[in-house]
Amino acid sequence: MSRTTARSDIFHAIADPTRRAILDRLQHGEQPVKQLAEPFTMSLPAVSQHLQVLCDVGLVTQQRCGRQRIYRLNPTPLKEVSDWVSQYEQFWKTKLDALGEYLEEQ
Amino acid sequence: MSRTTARSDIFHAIADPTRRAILDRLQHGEQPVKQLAEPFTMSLPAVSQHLQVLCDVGLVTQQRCGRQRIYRLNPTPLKEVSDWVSQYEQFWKTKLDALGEYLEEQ
DNA sequence: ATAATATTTAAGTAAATGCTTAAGTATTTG
DNA sequence: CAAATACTTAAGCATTTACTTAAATATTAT
Repeated sequence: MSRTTARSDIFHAIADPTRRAILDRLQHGEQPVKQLAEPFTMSLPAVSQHLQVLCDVGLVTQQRCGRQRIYRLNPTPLKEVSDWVSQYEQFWKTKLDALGEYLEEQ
Repeated sequence: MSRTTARSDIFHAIADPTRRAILDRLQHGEQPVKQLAEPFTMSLPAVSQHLQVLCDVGLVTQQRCGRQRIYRLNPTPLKEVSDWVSQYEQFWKTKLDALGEYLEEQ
């Protein structure tokens, strides 16, 4: 990406499995970086960089607390994804409905 | 991506805006490549390569028809995205509900 | 003040991505 | 059969990505 778009694209942000895992973890509550990074095998800076990306698209907010940085989930930007995908959800549901009707007719 | 995962990830497939545009176009019906590529400024091979990626994750199916290749939308793999995102949808709805209750209390 | 802790920033790197042009491969038409 | 049409495959290239280690920053504890 980013010949046109850039660091502000939600679809890009959630494309990375590590970033999705971070978001999943944050569902259980806000956490400092060290704790967040715990299950990952990669280095701390790597996690920090992923958090930056999530921050850039607003999926995560930072709050300084002593020498820690507490990260908190903000799922609202995912609405864009939800809206986009639900377009197709309808599509595949009507497809399944059509299949159902077809099967009933037999 | 793809230090671990690869060409089989739906989240990766829909991360590219051109690919999403292709899917959006296919909602209006199956189309041959030339017709599909028409609104894009990039070359035909570029579009063909994007179609390959969509094919790999099953979002699109090919059907030869004379010298044309008809591409058709198959939205079902998007269910994975829908499921993942709906997890958060609930999250942000309860957040909004909580806000609503708080406002009512005032 | 010094050391320890928590985290980011910087610099570098290998791999992947999105594109391009040129060269195939089928199929169909003249 | 030769030329045209509709594509794909191949090769190459600039950018971007996801990492790494080393150095910097900020805060707290000794």
